[in-house]
Amino acid sequence: MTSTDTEPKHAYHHGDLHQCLLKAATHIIREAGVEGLSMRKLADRVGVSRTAPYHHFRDKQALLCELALDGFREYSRQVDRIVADPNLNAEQRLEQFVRHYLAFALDNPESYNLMFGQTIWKAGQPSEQLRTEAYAAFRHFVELVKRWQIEGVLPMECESLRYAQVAWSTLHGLCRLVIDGIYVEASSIDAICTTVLSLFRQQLGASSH
Amino acid sequence: MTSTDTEPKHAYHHGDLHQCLLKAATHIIREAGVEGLSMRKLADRVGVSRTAPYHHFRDKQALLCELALDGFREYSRQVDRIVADPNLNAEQRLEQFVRHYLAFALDNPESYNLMFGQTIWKAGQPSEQLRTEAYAAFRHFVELVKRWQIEGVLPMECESLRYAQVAWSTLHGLCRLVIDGIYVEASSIDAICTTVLSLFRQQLGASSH
DNA sequence: GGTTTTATTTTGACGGTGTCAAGATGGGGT
DNA sequence: ACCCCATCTTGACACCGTCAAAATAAAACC
Repeated sequence: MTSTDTEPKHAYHHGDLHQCLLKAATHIIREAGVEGLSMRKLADRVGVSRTAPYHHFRDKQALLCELALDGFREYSRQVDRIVADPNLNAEQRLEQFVRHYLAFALDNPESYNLMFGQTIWKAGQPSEQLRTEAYAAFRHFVELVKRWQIEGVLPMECESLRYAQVAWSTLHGLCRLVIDGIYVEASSIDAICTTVLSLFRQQLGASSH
Repeated sequence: MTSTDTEPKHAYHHGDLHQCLLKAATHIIREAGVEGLSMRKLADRVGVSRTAPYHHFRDKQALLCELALDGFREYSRQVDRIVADPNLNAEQRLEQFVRHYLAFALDNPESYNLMFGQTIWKAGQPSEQLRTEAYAAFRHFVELVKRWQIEGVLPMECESLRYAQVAWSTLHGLCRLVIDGIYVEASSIDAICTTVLSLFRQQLGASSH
């Protein structure tokens, strides 16, 4: 409505502070982790007063929710790229999904924390939008599982939803262990992914007499 | 040396503040979660000044480490009870382990968070003692896996360590998803455990032609 | 028993946090 | 030119973790 040219929205005093804050927050988190992000430092970084951000985000949680939302959008984009790749067969798509899930989490651990960590989900409740996006990501995974079952690369005997819950648990748990530095070193994730895939496809005990 | 009677240790002004602080901290966490625990409130609760705890714990992290240590000790006790139970065969022990792992995490989510969460492992580094205890718990699990493999309830084809890493990932991820309220509801964990066990034992695709 | 040493605790302070209430500011619509 | 209202700032409050130095009390020694 009020836009003059390429400006996406209102540009009163600053010029789309909202987006600018999100961008700065991303930078700070990339440099110092989520723990290193404070509303005051964020405001400082952008060059506004400490409480200016509160006119664009109800509170810190709301800001983090939007960052998590960005994470989910990037995640979806990456998954879509794999699913839509015509050069891959079912088995390869499954493998690529597993390896990319790990890679995504390990490449952007802070983003992954926001998307699936307690910071947002446990204490403060996630925004409706975030909840929707996150649930959509899982539903999409259930659909993928269903397709993989039909295509014969995952066992048919298990209900897709159940299987998806268990498989996601495995992937999520592995990411958490690696990111947090418990029990699993980052150097062995490639080999572990292979084992995970064998487990998923039920091909571990194939040679039993 | 200096003990007079049943007093476990020095009882200068207060009488073993160290232990008293740990106890109070446990209570606070049980009531308000780890986020609800502050050194100042803790001191208040016990009736000492704000900085008194700092003569018994280097900092807040050190206190949390000891709490996590308590958690590991309780965990080990529960696992030992299952492993030592003479009424259970190998298969039952495996099932009991899985179900008790979940139950332990869901019954004491705050303790589980301390034991395996980022609070201690990511940012602040865990105490040497905690690292040792945590690693011992995992090594014990690897031994259990090895035994289950020999006893024929887990597939032999996978190296015990690898298998243990993947299996622990599944259990840990499932706990995280349930505790944090993402994707998996607490009401369905019984059924999910069953699926997890089938997956672990590679009995999902048993009926393939 | 009196004195010194040592362990324990307190008071005060510093810099940091999230966020609320009230006032200043300045561009857009009339 | 005016007013309105979105935007931003200033000030304040209640927390937080933790350090330095002083105060206190118990233990150890002569």
